[in-house]
Amino acid sequence: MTMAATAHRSNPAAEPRLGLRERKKIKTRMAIRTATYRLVEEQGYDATTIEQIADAAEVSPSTVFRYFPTKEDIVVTDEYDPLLEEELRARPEGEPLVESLRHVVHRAVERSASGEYGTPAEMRLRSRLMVEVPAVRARTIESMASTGLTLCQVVADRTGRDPSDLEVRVYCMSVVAALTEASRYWTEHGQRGHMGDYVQRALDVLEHGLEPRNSKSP
Amino acid sequence: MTMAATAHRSNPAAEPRLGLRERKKIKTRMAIRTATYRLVEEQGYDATTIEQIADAAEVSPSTVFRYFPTKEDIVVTDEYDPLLEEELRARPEGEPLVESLRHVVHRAVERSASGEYGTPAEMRLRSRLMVEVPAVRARTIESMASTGLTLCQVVADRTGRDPSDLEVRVYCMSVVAALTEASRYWTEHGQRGHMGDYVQRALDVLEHGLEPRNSKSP
DNA sequence: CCATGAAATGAGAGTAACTCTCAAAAGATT
DNA sequence: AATCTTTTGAGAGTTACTCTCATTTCATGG
Repeated sequence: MTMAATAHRSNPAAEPRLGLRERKKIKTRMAIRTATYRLVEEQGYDATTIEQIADAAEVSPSTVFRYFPTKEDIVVTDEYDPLLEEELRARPEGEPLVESLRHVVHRAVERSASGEYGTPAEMRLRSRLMVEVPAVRARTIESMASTGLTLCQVVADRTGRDPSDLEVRVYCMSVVAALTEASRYWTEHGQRGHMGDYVQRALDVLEHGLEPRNSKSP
Repeated sequence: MTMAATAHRSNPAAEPRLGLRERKKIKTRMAIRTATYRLVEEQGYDATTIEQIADAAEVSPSTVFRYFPTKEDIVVTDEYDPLLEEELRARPEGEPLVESLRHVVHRAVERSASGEYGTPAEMRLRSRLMVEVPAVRARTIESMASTGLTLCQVVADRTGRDPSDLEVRVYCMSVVAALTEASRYWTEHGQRGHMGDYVQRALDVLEHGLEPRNSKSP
């Protein structure tokens, strides 16, 4: 919302658009996240307390909770749904839905891998936590559901249906489930190979169902 | 697992198969659940504490936690995955997967509506909580994911694939997502009509995708 | 540059969901 | 009836999270 991404591209003096306050908030947010990733890497998720995180980020526990409603959110939260929506809407009118999804998701995966959203190590840890820690996993799925609702909007506009239509909802949620499963699969297999490939295969299943073809594994 | 269902059908003396201990455990479990449903109905989920539940069920808080690992589990937990698996496997060999699912899910919905798993009022409350209370919702999805894994086994056997195959996983998880969404839709619309109908429509979407047909809503 | 207002922070007290431990109670067994 | 095993209750402890209020820190208009 506050377009944090623009901040780190500017030379120090040229863009004092954001007041000191806003800049500090962004810094604090990052400090909390960074501290969390470091501590969790060292000690594990459950063993890391909010107090430790607060100490490491040099803020008070109160402040941690002001920035993130729950401990899980420190790891899970992202704010890229608007971006996804924007890119989806930018796809050509006539293009089949699945095709659009392929493109958009492909780009999202690329950006994620390129370190735009955090260091690669952090992203990997994040993925692992989303699979391994029940609380984080649960929060992730909630977050994905909200992404699904965003998707509903776009799909509804495209197909001329109502966004609250059962069919639209089911379709979008199955898309989200497919993507989630692809990511999970990738993580469960040591995060080897490109996640994008798994995503494409997942979308294949959505498109064509489960064809009883070859019976091989990864 | 302990086939609780058989207990209440037997006349008192004829089937003392289960020792007093087992019978008591079943009773305690039910007492906790019943108390929870009653209190939650009256006060809401968040306002109901474990202590209150323990009091109402006439056990200690410790005992509540022994029976249910989390508060959400009191509401969410069921043990019908094995039943689902069994019924799925009982379907004829050649039958298309989606068709089998239709039958099995249809029967499950019927049984659920007939009060076999709890009073109708309890079932309705349960559904509402699974939609409305974030924590319960999250736990529900986790539980659905484990149902998805069960489904994977069956699907894998049917299609001659590996149960950990990405395609199988994606397919099963999208099935589960579709069913979840149908249930959610039903609840969000005041639980009017038969949930079975929504489920069938959800499976239609899985089978045929989102056809840009009519643009009407419920 | 300072005074005033607004927003962010920190400190502290409080709640409730869990966890662990240990001793007492109750059912099972011989 | 005596012993062994399982279940239970009591209590203390941890931690995520909430609320309140005083203090600090930034923004702003004069």
